Amino acid sequence: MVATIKDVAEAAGVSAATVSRVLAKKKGFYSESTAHRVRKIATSLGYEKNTSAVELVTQKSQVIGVIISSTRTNFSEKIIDGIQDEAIKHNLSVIMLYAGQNNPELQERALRTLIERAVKGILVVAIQLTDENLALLQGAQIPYRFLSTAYNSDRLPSIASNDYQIGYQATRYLIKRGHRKIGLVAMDTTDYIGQQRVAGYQAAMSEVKLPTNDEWIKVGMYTYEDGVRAMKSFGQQPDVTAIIGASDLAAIGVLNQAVQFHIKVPDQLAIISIDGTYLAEIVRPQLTTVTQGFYDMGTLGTRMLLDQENRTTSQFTPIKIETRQST
Amino acid sequence: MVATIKDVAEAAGVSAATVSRVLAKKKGFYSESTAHRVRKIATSLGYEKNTSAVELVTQKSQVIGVIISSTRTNFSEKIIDGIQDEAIKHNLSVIMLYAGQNNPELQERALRTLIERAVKGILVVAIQLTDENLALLQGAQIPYRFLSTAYNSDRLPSIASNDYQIGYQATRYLIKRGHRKIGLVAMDTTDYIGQQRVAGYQAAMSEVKLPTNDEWIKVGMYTYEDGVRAMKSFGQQPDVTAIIGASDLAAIGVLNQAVQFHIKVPDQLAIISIDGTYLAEIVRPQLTTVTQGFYDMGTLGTRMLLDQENRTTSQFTPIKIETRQST
DNA sequence: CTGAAAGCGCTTACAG
DNA sequence: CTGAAAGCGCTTACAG
Repeated sequence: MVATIKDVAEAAGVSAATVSRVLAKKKGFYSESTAHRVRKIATSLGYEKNTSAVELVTQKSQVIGVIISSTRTNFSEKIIDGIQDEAIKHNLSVIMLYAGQNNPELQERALRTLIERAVKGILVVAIQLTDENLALLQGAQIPYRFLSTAYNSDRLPSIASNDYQIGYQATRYLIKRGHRKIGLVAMDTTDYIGQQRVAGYQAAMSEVKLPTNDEWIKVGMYTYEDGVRAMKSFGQQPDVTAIIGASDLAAIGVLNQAVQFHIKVPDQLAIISIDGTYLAEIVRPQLTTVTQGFYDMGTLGTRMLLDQENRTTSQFTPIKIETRQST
Repeated sequence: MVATIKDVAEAAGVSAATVSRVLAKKKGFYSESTAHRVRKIATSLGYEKNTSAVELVTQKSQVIGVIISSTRTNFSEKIIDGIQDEAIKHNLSVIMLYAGQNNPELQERALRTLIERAVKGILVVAIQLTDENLALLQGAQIPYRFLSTAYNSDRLPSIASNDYQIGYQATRYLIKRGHRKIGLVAMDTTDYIGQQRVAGYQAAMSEVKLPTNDEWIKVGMYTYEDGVRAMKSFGQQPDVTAIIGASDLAAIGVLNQAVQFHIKVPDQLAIISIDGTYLAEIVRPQLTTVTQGFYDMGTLGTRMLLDQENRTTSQFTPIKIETRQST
């Protein structure tokens, strides 16, 4: 049997209340000599607090829950780093649950696990919840926030990049470098993120009166394979002279297939990718990227979760373009 | 206020005991009509079970804890996928905690969080615990297992690759292809894994009477930068004709620096890397790898955690060499 | 500075 | 098929 507060109390010749106070470091409730004795005995008995009991009686927990997907792209890492660093500052534990990709059962399971534990807050990272699961989350009396998943609604608090700007800036960048026929690859246009990026792209093109062509937009799910497939579909003599990849991995897929076609990057084809993870730096040529502030999404999201005030306001983290060798 | 079992009981005109039984699906304790009514009311009240209370009274939890490090390499993903898939089969939740790299405080914090929650089992992924923290883990009455971290002790249950064999097989592979001067890069020889791989390397060399040279072994921490640094130190005219990278990232560092030096891979320099993650396939040339069974470590580790029997026996997951373009 | 007592929300023998 | 009651391990007003 594991030692309880009662065992410690008995061994120390004090009440359970006193043990509880000493171990919780409530000040002014006991003499230092009592405290010392209690601590020593607790250690020797191998006492470990029972968090279930504490949470039950205090009606709150020092835990924030993070729901992530098994990464089809690789940026979640940075977001998680940010969450972890910020959580530690506030003395919170982080528990992470996987929810797969578009898997309503897994989403619900992860949500319920967190709700049943009455965590302090829930961060949903790069996942689009189904309507039922969204309702479940909203119905729980728990603060929540979406990271890197902008819904088309101002009522859902999120921290993400401005995807319209991502599409716009990437396109502007290429236009300024002389490109007039620009492809857009592996974006999922069924979700808000993809739609916004396409809108930004089109705005940048039409702003300077450049025509666009549906053939230049190859949809996908942000994956490496989508990038390869898109480039194959552009063919050995692509109509476009520059391509925007929806993720670093997608852009690498484009790059590799282009090389396969003996197309020179960046001379014959420029590539810019969206995300700016370390992958962009380890491939050759290194990829020019629209870099997102993933780490900041993590820290900011965590901070706002704890902030009773502006709980509903959404926020964008800044993006920046990093020029490397692919443009 | 969140609805409790009592609220549901009252609204349904039954006792809390009955509500509890219905919601926990205990069979044979109630009529279907009662059950139906209870369920409907529970839903309409937005009742959610309080896991703290359940765990407190049942003295057990349906959760396994996973301690991981902020990845300096990228293989943990696959291990986690395996853990998740297996856990779901057993209807368990997984909570993951980050413990940084060689950070005793974070290790302890993660361990305590899990121990205080009395989780069903603890998996420690690719982390070398300090002696104190190891004692803490062993002192708790909780099954545990190390994944991808072999300690030099048969008393610690682990699931990992046979690192001696990794070193040996990688070296044999290169020797068979005619290489006689073989480098070993970015291995951390202060830990057991690195030591075993070096031992395997040396065994393979001396088995065929090949001399070795301390200059051929460049230690490191498995990182991309270690790979770059090692290759720089080999120089533009490396003494070796083949290099074994301690991780995919390290090997990519070697590769990129070699290309920088205008060294042709694989013609002038062969590279084989250890891990075999997707990174090996997205760089050009693609890397030949000693591929580890990370996913299986996850599933097997989870299964063994739950298995009351052979809890102390350690196990190796198979490795295989995948030939690609870098050799 | 210290303790007795109530109570957090649930489960489960026990008695019917 | 159903309920009253005890109890899981802790915290915290309340009383001294």
